Amino acid sequence: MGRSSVGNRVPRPTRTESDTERRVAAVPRTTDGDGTPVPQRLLAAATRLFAEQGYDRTSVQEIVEAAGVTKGALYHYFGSKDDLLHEVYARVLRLQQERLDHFAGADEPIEKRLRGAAADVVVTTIENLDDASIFFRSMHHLGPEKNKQVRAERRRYHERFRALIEEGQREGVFSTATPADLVVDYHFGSVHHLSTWYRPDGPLSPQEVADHLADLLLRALRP
Amino acid sequence: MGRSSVGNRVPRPTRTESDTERRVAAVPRTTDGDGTPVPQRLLAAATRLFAEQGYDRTSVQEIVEAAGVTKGALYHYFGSKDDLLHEVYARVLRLQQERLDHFAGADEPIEKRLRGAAADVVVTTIENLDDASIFFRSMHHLGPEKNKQVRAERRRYHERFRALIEEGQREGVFSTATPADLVVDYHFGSVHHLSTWYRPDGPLSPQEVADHLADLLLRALRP
Amino acid sequence: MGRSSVGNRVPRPTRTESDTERRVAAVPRTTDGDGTPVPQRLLAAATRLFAEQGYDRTSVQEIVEAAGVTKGALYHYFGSKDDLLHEVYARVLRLQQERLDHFAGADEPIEKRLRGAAADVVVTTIENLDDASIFFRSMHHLGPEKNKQVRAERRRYHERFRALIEEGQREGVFSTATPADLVVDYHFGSVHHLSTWYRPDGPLSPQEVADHLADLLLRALRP
Amino acid sequence: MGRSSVGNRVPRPTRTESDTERRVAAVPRTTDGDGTPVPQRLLAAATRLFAEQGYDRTSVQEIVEAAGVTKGALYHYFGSKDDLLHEVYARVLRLQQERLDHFAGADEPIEKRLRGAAADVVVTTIENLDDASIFFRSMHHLGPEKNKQVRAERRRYHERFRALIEEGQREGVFSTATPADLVVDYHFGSVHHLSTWYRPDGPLSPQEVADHLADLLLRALRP
DNA sequence: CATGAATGAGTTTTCATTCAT
DNA sequence: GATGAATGAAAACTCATTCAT
Repeated sequence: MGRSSVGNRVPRPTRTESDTERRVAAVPRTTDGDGTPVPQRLLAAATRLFAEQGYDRTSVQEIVEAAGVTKGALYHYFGSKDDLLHEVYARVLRLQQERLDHFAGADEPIEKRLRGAAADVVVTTIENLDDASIFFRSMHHLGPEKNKQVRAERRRYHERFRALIEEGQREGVFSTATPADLVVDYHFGSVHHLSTWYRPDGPLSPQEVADHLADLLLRALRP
Repeated sequence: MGRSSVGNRVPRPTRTESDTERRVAAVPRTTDGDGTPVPQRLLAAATRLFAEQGYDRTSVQEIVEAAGVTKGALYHYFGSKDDLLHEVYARVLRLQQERLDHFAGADEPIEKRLRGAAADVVVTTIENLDDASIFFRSMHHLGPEKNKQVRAERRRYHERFRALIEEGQREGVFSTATPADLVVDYHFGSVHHLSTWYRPDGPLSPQEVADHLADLLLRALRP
Repeated sequence: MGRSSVGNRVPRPTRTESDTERRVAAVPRTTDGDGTPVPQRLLAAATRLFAEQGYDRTSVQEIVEAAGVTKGALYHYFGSKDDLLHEVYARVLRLQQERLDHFAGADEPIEKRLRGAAADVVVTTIENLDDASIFFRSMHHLGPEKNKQVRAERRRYHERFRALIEEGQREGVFSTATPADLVVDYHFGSVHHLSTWYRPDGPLSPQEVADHLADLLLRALRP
Repeated sequence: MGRSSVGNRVPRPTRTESDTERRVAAVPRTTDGDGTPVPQRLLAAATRLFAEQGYDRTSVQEIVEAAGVTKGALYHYFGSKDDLLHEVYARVLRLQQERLDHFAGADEPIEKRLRGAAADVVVTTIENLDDASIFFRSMHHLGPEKNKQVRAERRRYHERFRALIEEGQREGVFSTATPADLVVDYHFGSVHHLSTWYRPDGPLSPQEVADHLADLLLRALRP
C-alpha cells in the first residue's frame, strides 16, 4: 500500500502474455538484486521517478540505474521511454475500469452504487498517488497515437460514471439541476486534485477522505 | 476572452520597480514588430507555449522566435526560463487574490459572497485557461525557492476562501458535515480540472459553467 | 621526449577501477582512426590544447574534433571538462611522486639524493612541458573539491622534498641560513618557470638545464 | 598596503594624458561613490577580479558592477576587455623597470646592487600580489600584438637584470659556473612562484622573504 | 538476452560588444 | 559623456536511441 505499486501483470510487448502466465519459471530469470523480474522493476522505478520529477525531467539513465539494470535491458522490454509511460497508464486505467464496473454493476440502489464508486475511486487514487500524479500531469507527454488511445479509455470511464448519475436523475433521486457531464467533471476534478494536497501523514485516512468527498457529491445531487 | 492575457506590468529583475512606476514613459520604447514592448511579448509567447506544450517541452528558442526577439533579449529581461514561468504565476496569483478579496469583502450575506467568489474564480480561470493549465501542471518545475514563494501565496488564497466557508458554518447556513478545508479542495479540484475539459466552442458559456459549479458547491453545503 | 604523453590508464568515472585492472582486454576496443583507445585520444588532445591555449580558451568542441570523436563520447568517459583537467593532473602527480620517492629513497649520501631529485624533476618537467604548463597555469580552474585533492597531493610532494633538505641540514652538510620550506619554494619556482622560457630547440639539453639548476640549488645550500 | 594598488596615472587611451595631470578639476567629475575617478575605479576592480578569478572567468558585467559604473562607461575609457588587461601589465612593467633601474644604477659594489634589486623585486611583487598573479597567469590572454609588446618590455627587464650578474661574473665576484641567463630565470622563477604560496598572514614579512631569496641567489653565485 | 560505447541533435545560458538615445 | 537594450555567436552539457559484440 506504498506510494506506488506496479501490478502483477508483466507487460511484454514483444511476446504474447498467455504462455508466461502459467509456468512460473517462464518469467525471465534475470532478477538480479531482489526476486522481482526486470520489466516490473523497470516499471516500478519509472513510476516512482516520473511521479517525483516528471516525465521530461527523468532520464532513461536514472530509470535503469534505479532498477539496477542497463539501458539495453530497458530497450529490450520496452520500445521507448514513451512506452514505459504508456504502460503506467494502461495499468491504472485497467484497474480503475475494473473497480468502477464492480461498483456500478452491484445489486444495490443507485444511491449506494454511486456513493460506492465515488468513494472507491478516491481510495484507490490515494493508494496509488504516484500513478495519479503521473496520470494528471504527464498525459500530454504521450505521442499523439497513444494519447488518443488513453483518452478513449478515459472517456469510456467517464461515460460509465455519468451513466450512473443519469440513472439516478431519471429515477428522481438525484437533482437534474446540473448536467450529469458537469457533475462527473466536478467530482473527478477533486479526485485529480488529491495528488496536490493529500499527504499520507495528514489527519485523514484515505477512507475518511473518500467518505467526505462521496458525501459532498451526493449532497450536491440531493433534489 | 482570449486564451491568455499578459498584464501591463514590466518585469525588471535587476531594478526595484518603484522608480519605473512613476514615469510611464520609462517602459522601453523598443517595440520592434508591433507596438507591444519586448518583455510583454516574451511573456505572452511563453504563456501560450507553456500551456500548449508544457514547460519542459518548450525551448527558449521557441519562445524567442515566437516573440520575434533574440535569446540575448530574453536573458536581458528575465534571469532564466524559470523566471519567465514565475512571472506567469505572479500575474495569475495577483489577479485571483484581488478578485477574491473583492467578492469576500462585499457587503452581502455569506451565501451570496461565497457563491460570487466561487463562480468568479471559474469565470476568470476559463478566461485565462492558458495560465490555468500552466499553473496546475507546471508548478513543480519551479526551483525550490520560487516554488516556496508561490505555495505561500497559494496558501493565503486557500485560507481566505476557507474563512468564507467557516463563516457560513458558524452562522449555521452551511453544513458542518465536511471540514472546510476539504470543501475548499473539493471546489478547487473542479477549477483546476477546467483546463482539462473546458472547450470555448462547447455548449456552455464560462458564466454558465461558473453558475453550475457554484451551485453544486452551495447545494453540497446545504445543512 | 614528445611534448605531452598520456598514460595507459583508462579513466572510467562510473565504475571502480579495480575490476578493469585485471583483464587487460577490458580496455574498450573502439579505436576508430588510429590504434589508440578513445579516452587516451581525448586526454592527449586535451593536454595539448590546454597547454597551447589555456583551459578556458579551449572548447570541448575543439577537444573532440582534435580527438576525432563526438561530444557524447567525451561525456561518456569524463564527467565534465573539469574532469579531463583533473586526469591530466592526476597523471603528472603520480609520475612525479613516484620519481621523487625513487631518488629520495636511494642508498646514497644526502647531497647526491637531493641533487638527483632536484635534477630529475627538471628533466621530467621539460619532457612533459605541456603537462607542466597546464599544471602551473590552470590549477585554479578546477572545482573546489578537486582543487583540494590536487593541493593535498601537491603538499605531500612538497613535504617529501623538504624532508630531504632538513635531513641535510641536520647532518650539517646544508646551511640552515634559510628555512627549508623557503628553499623548496625557491627551487620549485624555477621548475614552474621552465614552461615559460625553455624551448626544445634552444642551446641547452634538458639534462644540462637540470644539472645547472640542481647545481644552483646545492651551491645555495653550501654552509 | 593592500593586495592590489592601482597607480595614480590615469590611462586614457582616447585622450592625451599630459593636460589632465596639472589641473585637478580636469579629472572626469564622475566619481560617484568615493572620490576616485572612473578609469581608476575600473582598473582597480578589474585587477582584483582578474587576480581572483582569472581573466576569462571575469565578465565585463562583473567589472562594471564592482566599479559601480555601467558598461558604456567602461567602453568609453577602454577599447576592450583586452585593453584593460594590458593596462594592468603596463602599470606593473613600468613600476618594476623603474625600480630595477634605481637599484642597478646605484653607486655601490655589484654585490650590493644585485642583492638590492633581487630583494626589491620580491618585496614589490608581494606588495602587489594581485598584479603578479595576473601577470604570470594571464599573459597568454593578450592578443598577439599586445603580447609581443609586453614580451619585449619583459625581455628588456630580463636583460637589465642579467647584465648585473654578468658584471659580477666579469669582476670575479660571482661564479661563472652557470650561464647568467639561467641564473636570472632561476631567480625569477621563485618570484613568479610567490603568488602561489605567499600569504600575508604567514610567518614571514615581505622583507624577510626578500632577504632570504636574495641571500639564496647570492650564495648560489659565490665562486 | 544483455551490454555499454557512441551518436548527434538538442538544451539553457553567457558574454563582449554595439548603438540609438 | 553615459546609458542599457539588444545582438549573435559560442559555450558546456544532456539524452533518447542504436548497434556491434
